[in-house]
Amino acid sequence: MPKLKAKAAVEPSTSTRDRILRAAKQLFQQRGYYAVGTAEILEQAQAPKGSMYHHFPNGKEQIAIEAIEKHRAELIARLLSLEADGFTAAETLRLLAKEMASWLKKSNWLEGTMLVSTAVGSVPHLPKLHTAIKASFDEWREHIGKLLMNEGWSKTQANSLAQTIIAATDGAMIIARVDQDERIVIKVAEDLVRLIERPN
Amino acid sequence: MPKLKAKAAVEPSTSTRDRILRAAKQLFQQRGYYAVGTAEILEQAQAPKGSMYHHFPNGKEQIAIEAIEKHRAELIARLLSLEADGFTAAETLRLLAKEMASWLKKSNWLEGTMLVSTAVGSVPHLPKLHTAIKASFDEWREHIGKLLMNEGWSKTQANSLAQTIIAATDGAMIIARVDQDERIVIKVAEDLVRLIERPN
Amino acid sequence: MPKLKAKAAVEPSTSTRDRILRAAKQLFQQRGYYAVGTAEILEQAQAPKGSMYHHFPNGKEQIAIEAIEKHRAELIARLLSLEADGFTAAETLRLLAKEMASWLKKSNWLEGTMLVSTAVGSVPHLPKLHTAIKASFDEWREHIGKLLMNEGWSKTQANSLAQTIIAATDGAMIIARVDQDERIVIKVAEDLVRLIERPN
Amino acid sequence: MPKLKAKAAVEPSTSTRDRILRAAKQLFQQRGYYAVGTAEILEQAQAPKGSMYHHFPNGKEQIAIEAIEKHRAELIARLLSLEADGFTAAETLRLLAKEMASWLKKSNWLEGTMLVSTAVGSVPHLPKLHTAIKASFDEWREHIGKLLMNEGWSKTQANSLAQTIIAATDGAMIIARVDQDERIVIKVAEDLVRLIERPN
DNA sequence: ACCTCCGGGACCCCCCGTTTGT
DNA sequence: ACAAACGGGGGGTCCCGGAGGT
Repeated sequence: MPKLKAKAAVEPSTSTRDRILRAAKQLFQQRGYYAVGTAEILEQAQAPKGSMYHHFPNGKEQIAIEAIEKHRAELIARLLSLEADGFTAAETLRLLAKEMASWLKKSNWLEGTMLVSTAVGSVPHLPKLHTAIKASFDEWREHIGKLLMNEGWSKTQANSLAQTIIAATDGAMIIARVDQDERIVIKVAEDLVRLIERPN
Repeated sequence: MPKLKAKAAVEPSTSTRDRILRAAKQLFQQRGYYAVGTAEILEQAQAPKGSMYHHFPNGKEQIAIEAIEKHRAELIARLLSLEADGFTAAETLRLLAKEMASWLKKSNWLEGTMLVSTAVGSVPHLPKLHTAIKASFDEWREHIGKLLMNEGWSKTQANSLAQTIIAATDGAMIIARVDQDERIVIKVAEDLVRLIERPN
Repeated sequence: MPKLKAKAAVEPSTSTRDRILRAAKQLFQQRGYYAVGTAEILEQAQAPKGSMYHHFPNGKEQIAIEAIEKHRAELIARLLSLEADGFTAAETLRLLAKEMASWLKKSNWLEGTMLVSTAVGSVPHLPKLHTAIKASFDEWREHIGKLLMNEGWSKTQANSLAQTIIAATDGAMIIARVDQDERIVIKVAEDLVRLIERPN
Repeated sequence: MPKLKAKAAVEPSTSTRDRILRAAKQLFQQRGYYAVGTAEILEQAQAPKGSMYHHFPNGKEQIAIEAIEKHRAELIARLLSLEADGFTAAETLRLLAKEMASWLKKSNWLEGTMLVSTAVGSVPHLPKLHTAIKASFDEWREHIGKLLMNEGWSKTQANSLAQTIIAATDGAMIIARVDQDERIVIKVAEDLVRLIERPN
């Protein structure tokens, strides 16, 4: 199996714990839970082997769980920031799609989506990791749903649309990566915008 | 790591080669490429260890590629059969969503979607497997696109909508599995049906 | 490997150093030197990880050595107390065998004998620990030998008999534990009593 | 921890499986179950790691179990051979003691007794290994008991004496190793011979 | 053509006993 | 008195091949 070794380790100017988490987040996002080994995480984090179980006594699964939590926090922070700036749901969707598309391309199609990558292969076999993934999806959906309710959709409609948006976005990211065509993400987002243009 | 061993091996009344492929398809679909080992495939296939490299000289990756090809053939056959029965795109979408939802639940949330499961972790690191996955996604999209063109959508619109449908459906399958709620697949399909109700 | 975790930690009302020693003594006695880790000792002692090297700069081996010294002191104190009470060699042997047998059973066959447990695997590779074990065996033998000399045996005979008594007792403890039958210890003691019934 | 690496690997003129077993028997006998690693066994056996789990799918514990079984078979064969040659119990005891003593010394006090070494630390935590050890002790005792019954002892007496002989012999081996004095084994055997001189 | 036996190492995640800094 | 960090194995499993039989 070719390794596509990441030459550039994460920047060392942070705590060991944080470097491990950042390296893990990137690698899990790129290749999923099982395709990434702890040795690779530690190498990328420039962290010695033994200090991993100091910071993460429950091992690889705990690292994945905390990496997901970190991802969730960053995602929500981004959404809140856009909300504070007054972006509508459609504008938010368009902007995020554009960002994700360009980031996907820039990474040379190495990057994936954290939740999907970790969910495949670990759900439902690793219950604690499963729970963390579910919690992230849930909070994401709730936030998008709230946005839609603010724009006049009923709670039921908003939730369903939020679900669809998230599902389609994640799916689009997967396919864009497979096709190595970032425009897919943007086109899917356009179709989704049509779905939420006006409350019916 | 808990093993969730599949008790029922695939039925032995077929050729060794076929049993291996069937076992591989099921396991890869459930847990992805890296989380499944060759030993497990062979055990489930009731196949002797050494005979794997007789049938699949290129090893695990070749098995995955042929399993994907098998999956693609089955999917297209199903779509063609529905088309022959005169189903519209919306009807096809509704029916498949219902089937997938019930099948997801019946498997106790063990099953996933073949292409997504194998894509995560193997794209783009395993080029031949990547190519097979891409080909499957492409043919799927082409078929749905054709269906939509037949109902009056322009080629551009049809392709974009087909892409969105596939993306959203795959995403919905992932989230439904994570949430262990099969209705998600159906609700997403309903939203998608609204998108393709009438050519604009 | 099953862990057989000891639920009841040693009582915390003593100094950290002492708690570590008591926990170590129990664990080494149960499972030997190599099967017990420092982490387990510290957990059982409710002692923080880092403070171990404060009290025992030479690490695990030093802990074992001091635990053996503690064991030796307790054994000799017990023998002296019985001697002060006027017990004959035979009576001492019978009493100790009965005590050890019942204690073995009460521990659910977890307990072993300190010297044997630590000797296996550490002799002769760890010279300092080896020396401590040897000193304990020697003092034990000397005490029993003195008892026999007081009852009329020659020095040579007394030493040989003491050696045999200790050997047979330790061996009996091992086998009783393997067979989970505490009567073995008592039956062996009875045979030994026949050996020392009267000086010939 | 000093390693006392055995330079001379076991002779390579046998099957891999057998070489692993022979190396394991020697190492477990010398240092016990937990102090010996699989890597060390394989190095001594000149066997690659992967072939170990071909022959011993249950790993280290299975190797230990089979090594014990091998030891048991050799011991019984030796006893049967002596019996066939018409040795009495006392003669057998004396001869074996002398052999064990000289072998202990010749090994530079590295060798121990297989059953005791493996029992410490593994009993009762590893039930399958425990069972194998128990079976070996049992068969040994039965054989010695039968010998004594043939010489006129009652079944009860013979069993108890056999138990004592085995216990004292094993104990003597431990102490002789600790004291690095092979005469202990012989002196203990002499005391035991006094016990079985004539049926009472 | 099809399969079995037996490796062959690299690598898996985990935990070891220890040292450093505070 | 102790938290943090440290590397080096711990046992076990990975995917893959070669030799030989039928």
